Amino acid sequence: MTARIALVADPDGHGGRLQRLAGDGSPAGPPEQHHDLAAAVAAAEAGEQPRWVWPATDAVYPGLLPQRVARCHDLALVEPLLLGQEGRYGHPRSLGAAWARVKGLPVPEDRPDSGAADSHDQPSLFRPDRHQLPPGTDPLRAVVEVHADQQRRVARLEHPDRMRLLCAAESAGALAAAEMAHDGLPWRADIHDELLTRLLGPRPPAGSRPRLLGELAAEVQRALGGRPFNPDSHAQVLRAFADQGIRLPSTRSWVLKQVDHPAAALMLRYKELSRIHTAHGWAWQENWARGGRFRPEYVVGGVVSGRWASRGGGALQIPRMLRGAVVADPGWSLVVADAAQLEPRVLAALSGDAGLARAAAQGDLYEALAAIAFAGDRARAKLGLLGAMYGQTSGEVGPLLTVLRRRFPAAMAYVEAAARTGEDGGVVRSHLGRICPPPSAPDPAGEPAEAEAAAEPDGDRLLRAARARGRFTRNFVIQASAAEWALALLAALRRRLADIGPDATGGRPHLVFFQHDEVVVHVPTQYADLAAAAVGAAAEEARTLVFGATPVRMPLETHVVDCYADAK
DNA sequence: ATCGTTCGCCAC
DNA sequence: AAACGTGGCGAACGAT
Repeated sequence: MTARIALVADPDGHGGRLQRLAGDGSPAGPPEQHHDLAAAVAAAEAGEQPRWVWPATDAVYPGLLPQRVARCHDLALVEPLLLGQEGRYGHPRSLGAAWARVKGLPVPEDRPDSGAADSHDQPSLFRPDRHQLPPGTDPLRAVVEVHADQQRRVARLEHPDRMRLLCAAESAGALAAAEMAHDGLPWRADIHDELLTRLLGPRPPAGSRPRLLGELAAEVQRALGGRPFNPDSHAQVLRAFADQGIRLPSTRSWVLKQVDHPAAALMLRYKELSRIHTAHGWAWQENWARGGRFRPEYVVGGVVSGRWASRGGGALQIPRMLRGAVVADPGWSLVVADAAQLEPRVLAALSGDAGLARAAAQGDLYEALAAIAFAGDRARAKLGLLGAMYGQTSGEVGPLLTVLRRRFPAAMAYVEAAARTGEDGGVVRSHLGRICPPPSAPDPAGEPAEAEAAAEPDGDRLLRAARARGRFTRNFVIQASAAEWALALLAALRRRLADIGPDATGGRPHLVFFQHDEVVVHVPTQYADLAAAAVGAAAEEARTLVFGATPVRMPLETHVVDCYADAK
């Protein structure tokens, strides 16, 4: 078993304390004070490569980088997983909160920025304890005891091995997230600028509208009678169309697409370009992509399903139109790999449906599905299966579901059972044991707008809410289990990449992007094929680790490219 | 002025 | 005419 070492960083400076742990989590030695924590960590990494047990990766690890560690146990990420299993979803997760629960003390609420690195704008004596521990509590002792408590709680679960895997994967994800934030995604400002200039016109003074955008706005106004209005204002756009006798329910693009008037197409183009300008234009570049790297902050476990969220810069929404700016450094390449039809494959593995598994044993699941049940019509096969996973009922999906129910009864029963559990107010869990939020949790999913709800009879509102909840739980079991596979892939890949290189200049492949079912590795070109092979091996490892023996394949589409835009 | 909400688009 | 799941984000706009 991998050795474990508890670690806390000193609030200021570079020091910290370590303590070796026995297999049951009890101390296996005295606390050790180190003045150079990164050096102490480096020494252990050069040798036994322990699993570091620490309060929160996003608080500790950035201070250690560029020194990397192989594995960790992130107490603040594991705690919510266990709380969910214990019917205490959403309870505070900080070290101090976990300690308080162990000791029977009042439990402190999480701070909004808990986990994030402390600002050093005031002396440590006057800052509240960053771990939320009571005054005078030894944080190292708290780490040791909370960790031992978590180990005991894992052992009590129905599937402790699955939860151990989930905790390890979640923690490894936190390491990868911190490393990616540290390294950044290669971003060529000059190419970004060219793309923007071609689409919008030359860069305008800050705060004013680019030339082509302004011209487009003027064209829309002319097409709608010539009266000036702000195309960014929904209300004014609706009024301008109404003045031409066109009453629109909203300014959504799918609405505009069905309007037979020249102004509609212009408006659509304006909205498209305006979004590029406001969300990913020059201001974005200055804020987020300086020095040739885009440095977003990933929020591990930030989505209830276990997917990552991001904070700042919209890391998980880089428009396809701008991916040409993501270019490998000279002498380097990008390995871009994304899972093909991950979620239906996960459904096949989860449900054990023989027919769907047969389709998922193929390279193109939808093609195989179409051959089995839809007379070769791939589009309808895809539509139907996506509808089944998202809970869609409207439109042409209904008859497709009937076919799916007949041909893939186990798969359909699986998602429909999850939906029923949700509609009845229950909770569902992912394959490894992540629990979905209970209906009473703050920020409930799918609640209709207040005004709308108020105008609706209670019965209808409750029914609508129950159905929304059913769609949520139906999708949760798949999305959350898919996220587990992706996390396991990320962890395995990260470990495999560490064995490649370095080249003559010390360059090694490293992860630079992760988005739900897709990874990007930046790699010295001489190692690109090795890195690509590592991605494939990691995917296979993840499949076996998470789902065990299953005929379902989870293949990746892998491309070695210079530029992200060339990967699809 | 500042804050919170709504709309609507981006990604998967 | 969006009852298809998860999010982030920015402009407009109304409330304070």
